[in-house]
Amino acid sequence: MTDIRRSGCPINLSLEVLGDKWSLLIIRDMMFGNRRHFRELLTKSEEGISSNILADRLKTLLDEGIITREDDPTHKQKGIYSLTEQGIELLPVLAQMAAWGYKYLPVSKELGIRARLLSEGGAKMWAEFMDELRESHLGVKRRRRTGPSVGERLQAAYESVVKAR
Amino acid sequence: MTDIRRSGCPINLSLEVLGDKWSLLIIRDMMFGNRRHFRELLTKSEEGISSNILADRLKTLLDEGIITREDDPTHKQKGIYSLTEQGIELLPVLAQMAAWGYKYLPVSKELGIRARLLSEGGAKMWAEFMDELRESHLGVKRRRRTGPSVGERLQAAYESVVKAR
DNA sequence: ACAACCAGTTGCAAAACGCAATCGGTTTAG
DNA sequence: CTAAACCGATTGCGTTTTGCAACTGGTTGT
Repeated sequence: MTDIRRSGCPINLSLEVLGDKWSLLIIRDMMFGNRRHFRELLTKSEEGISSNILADRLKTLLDEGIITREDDPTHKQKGIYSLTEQGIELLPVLAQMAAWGYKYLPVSKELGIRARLLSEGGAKMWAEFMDELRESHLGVKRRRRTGPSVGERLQAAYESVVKAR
Repeated sequence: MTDIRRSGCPINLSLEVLGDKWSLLIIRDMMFGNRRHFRELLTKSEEGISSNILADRLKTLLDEGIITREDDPTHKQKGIYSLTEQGIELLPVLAQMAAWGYKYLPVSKELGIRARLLSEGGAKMWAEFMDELRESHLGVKRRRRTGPSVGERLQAAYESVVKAR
């Protein structure tokens, strides 16, 4: 990974960390697909990342404080990757990117449904989803909610389209 | 540039177009720095892009319909690059990325001021700025406004910090 | 007519990427 | 107890992308 500092512009600095074809996809899978292990990220992603690239990006994301890694108590070799608050706050970036892609690029129906829901839900839904991520990744308790969570609603929408094929 | 289609996910498709270290910086300079010529983009950017990369990225952005190019009537060799509606609608992506970078990365004071203003201004300010871009890039007339434009306010804030050095 | 300027292009070396095979260790099934 | 499957990576290697510098053919200003 590059380690230069081309400029102190916030957009440039963000791109120096996340400006490649894989980093944000890994974060996407951790957020929306609940992938927490190396093997899950490796095999269950749509795009098929290779293991050396995945290892390299996870290392960078760790160094940058976007994710953390802890040992899985149920399996001596497994690590559990979690998003930090800094990582969770990338949700608005991903959401805007998803909304833009949904509007202008040839998105497949099944994979676009979540982007549409998230886009229509707006900042309020994003905040709620980020709270859910704080619970599942940071262990922050949140008060009981009635009805399905944002994560469940996104997942249900996705499955309803996939099954309809 | 790659031309493969790894998946139909909107985030992935967006990254296949914009997922590199330069494309969004070029769009940033067109949006916030009002750079409209090749030479301006080449020499007046903080980061120092090289001319072959710039030419390549401009070509891709043209192909993708994010920018357009027309001849400059005042100079037979100059081309004027403009953002399309699709390009203008990348503003929320850049704004979120700037906000995240401002919060978590070692942003310089002078270059961070615009990110702060834009972040604090929220979606309403973004919409207003996008309207200004529609006027300057698409020629869309908009009704008169009193007071300075968003673009002017961002520029003024930037200069006040730069001059204070 | 000459220097400066314009939008790129070319050649080449360095870095990043993508793929497949492999590693040492751990867990599970028989 | 043993063998197979699984685990998170690592290695080697060929391809692609990037970065740098020089350069091109043409235009503009003096």
